[in-house]
Amino acid sequence: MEISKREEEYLEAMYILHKNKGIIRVKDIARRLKVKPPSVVDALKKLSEKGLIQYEKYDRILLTDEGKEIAEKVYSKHKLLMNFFIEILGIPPDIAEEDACQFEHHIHDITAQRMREFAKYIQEQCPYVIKQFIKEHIEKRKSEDSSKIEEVGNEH
Amino acid sequence: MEISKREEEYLEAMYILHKNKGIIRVKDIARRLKVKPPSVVDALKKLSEKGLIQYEKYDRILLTDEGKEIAEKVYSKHKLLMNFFIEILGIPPDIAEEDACQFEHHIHDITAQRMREFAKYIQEQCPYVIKQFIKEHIEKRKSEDSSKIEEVGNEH
DNA sequence: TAAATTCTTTAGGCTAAACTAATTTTGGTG
DNA sequence: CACCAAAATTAGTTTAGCCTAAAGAATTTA
Repeated sequence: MEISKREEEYLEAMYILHKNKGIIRVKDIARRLKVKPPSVVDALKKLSEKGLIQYEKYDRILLTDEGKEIAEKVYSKHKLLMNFFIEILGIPPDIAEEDACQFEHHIHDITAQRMREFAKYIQEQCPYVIKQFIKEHIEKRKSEDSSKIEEVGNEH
Repeated sequence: MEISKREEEYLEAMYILHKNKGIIRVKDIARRLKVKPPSVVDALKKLSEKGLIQYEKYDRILLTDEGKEIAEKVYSKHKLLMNFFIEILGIPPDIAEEDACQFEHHIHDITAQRMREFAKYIQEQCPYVIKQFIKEHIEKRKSEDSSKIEEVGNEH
């Protein structure tokens, strides 16, 4: 069964909503993905047909095990990319977030895994060099910025 | 004027064809992007309307200055990503190529620039650590592999 | 140079993913 | 418990990007 990038995004959004507030609502998915509610409903129907979510109209929305598995895979790539961009490259969190949101759907497992290993390796082998690199490239960075890595944009 | 990711890919393909063989043909664009010729013609018309290429039917195809500028921007990101994936992370060239082809259209300029700086910095500050990381993660890598960074897939 | 082959283009159609406007359902409140 | 506002859904369009089949142009070759 084919699953598009966009469908992955819907699944990820639902996964995060479920994790954050327990309940998944059309309105909230729409806000996250910056689309209108009718577009969400279309997507829900397709995902439901594919067995990735459990959905009856006007009823609560839930990810199936299969849907959850896909969402988790995407989401773990998201977190790893955020970590790499912020802790290794020193990219501002809002930029990192946008890049991560795109890359997570395209990146090969090998590349993702290697980035994870690289971050670990380099931080163990030469933490000072990394620290220095970050320092040289970050003008102003608030102390709580790095907390953004775990956070998942509770929408404003 | 809005320019889509896909349009960027068309421009980049044409730029590379022009660079490699001087002449840009529908058939070759189609092969590069893995689409059929009619799809290419559709794209050419749109790009022409946007002033990014010079195109009259059955006539030669050329990038305009504006089109070339966009293509070069994308292509330079492609090369930088290839370098990063291969030389820093030790990703196999064929995988690196696929990831680069996706990322090049999404990555922020800041992130791209930072990756470039990071690669330079780390290779100067602790080349041995990088070498060691690569060594530990590469099983079999043919000696000519790294030449792939400059090459641009003269299609098989 | 005429025929054959290859390349390009047109015509017509399909799908994914989005939108607006209008309708239906739900859930909270007086 | 009836009403109302908010949320969800349906219906009907639009657009980008792709396709196949068929026609038209250009190039190669006998």
